[in-house]
Amino acid sequence: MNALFNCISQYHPISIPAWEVLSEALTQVELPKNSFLVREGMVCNNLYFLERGCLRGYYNNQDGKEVTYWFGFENNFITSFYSFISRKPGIENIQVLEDSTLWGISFETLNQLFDQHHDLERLVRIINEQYYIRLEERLMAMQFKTARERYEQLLGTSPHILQRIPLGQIASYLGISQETLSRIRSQV
Amino acid sequence: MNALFNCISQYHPISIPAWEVLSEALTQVELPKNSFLVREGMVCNNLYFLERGCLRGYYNNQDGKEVTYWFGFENNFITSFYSFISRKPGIENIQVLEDSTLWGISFETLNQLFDQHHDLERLVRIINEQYYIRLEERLMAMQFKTARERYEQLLGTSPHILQRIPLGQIASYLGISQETLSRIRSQV
DNA sequence: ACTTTCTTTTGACAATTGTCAAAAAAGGAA
DNA sequence: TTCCTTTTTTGACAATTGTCAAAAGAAAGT
Repeated sequence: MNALFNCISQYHPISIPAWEVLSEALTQVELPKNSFLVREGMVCNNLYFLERGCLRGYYNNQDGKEVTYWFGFENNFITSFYSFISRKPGIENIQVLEDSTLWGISFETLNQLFDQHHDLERLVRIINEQYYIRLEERLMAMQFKTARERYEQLLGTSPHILQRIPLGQIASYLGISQETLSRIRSQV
Repeated sequence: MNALFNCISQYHPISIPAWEVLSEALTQVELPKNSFLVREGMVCNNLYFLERGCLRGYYNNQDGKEVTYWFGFENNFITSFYSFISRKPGIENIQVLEDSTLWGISFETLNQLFDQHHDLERLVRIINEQYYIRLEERLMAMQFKTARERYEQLLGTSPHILQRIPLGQIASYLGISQETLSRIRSQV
């Protein structure tokens, strides 16, 4: 739980009482490789903090292909965002790529904590904003950069991804075919 | 200001006192077509609500080309998000595409209001979340749909954009060249 | 070591999209 | 209207990326 505390503190330090109620509300979840945290069609009721391991979010498109649109690593917050926020079933699957340790809190509990501790709601607002900025950067790359540029950007910002994730999933994440990524990689 | 009140209420109804301090804190801004709300290199200190008119956010890429990455219409919240949140200069320009009426609030004032009215911070958290979901949808379209599919999706969700915005800017927004968009359009 | 399975690479070819240049069309100003 | 400017369309061609199929390589299990 230290990792979470440290992570939170980088976004917005919270009061000790707020941290106490939060840490009491968290449930530890251990999941083995290849299991699923979230399945399409269900409402995702929990927000998670990933302490150890790695995950990916993907969905199945019309052609029956898996489309990976994010990876989660240590110290990332994880949820099926659309479903968690809208309280509706989502199309997203969250798969465990390495044995993982997470800390979870339910939507209801989190919102109760927001009522009690303004602090916590501020923390979440700030975290949301930072994640929004990251998403914006990804969108800009997707909109105006070539496959090669997107790959090189990934190399620069998140080289660890390339060590830990199969090529096909990275290609999908970059919005290109596995073959194209393989060719780009051989030409660098 | 009614438009803002109605818009807010759809996200999260706030208390009357909260609305009162908020509406007192807002400054009306009128801008003519082709003027700029934000210029690259500056820190964007304000969050705006667009009551009337339309705007676009764009930046100049390495090749010196304008890259449009969003449009704002009536009842949208507008800011140079990265700059507003991080308090750093951004690369974004926000240009007025039609004579516009906006209501603005500064970063400092907004944060003071957050301290006084938990309600307002919740409202902003919720709005942020909804905007996050929209961005996620755009990213998914950009990642896995063809130019034609993205255009047709835009036709379905925001046909008004096509009436009000020059083709070149729409093409840039969709991440394709103007010529390609023109050809797609002639084939539908 | 030997299968078996999964992942990555390679080749051949097709489809999509971009670029450059010019023409056509539309919109504004005098 | 006429002129001028901006926007949109079209053509020809090139570059990028995708698809399908097969081979090569790596990892996991027995």
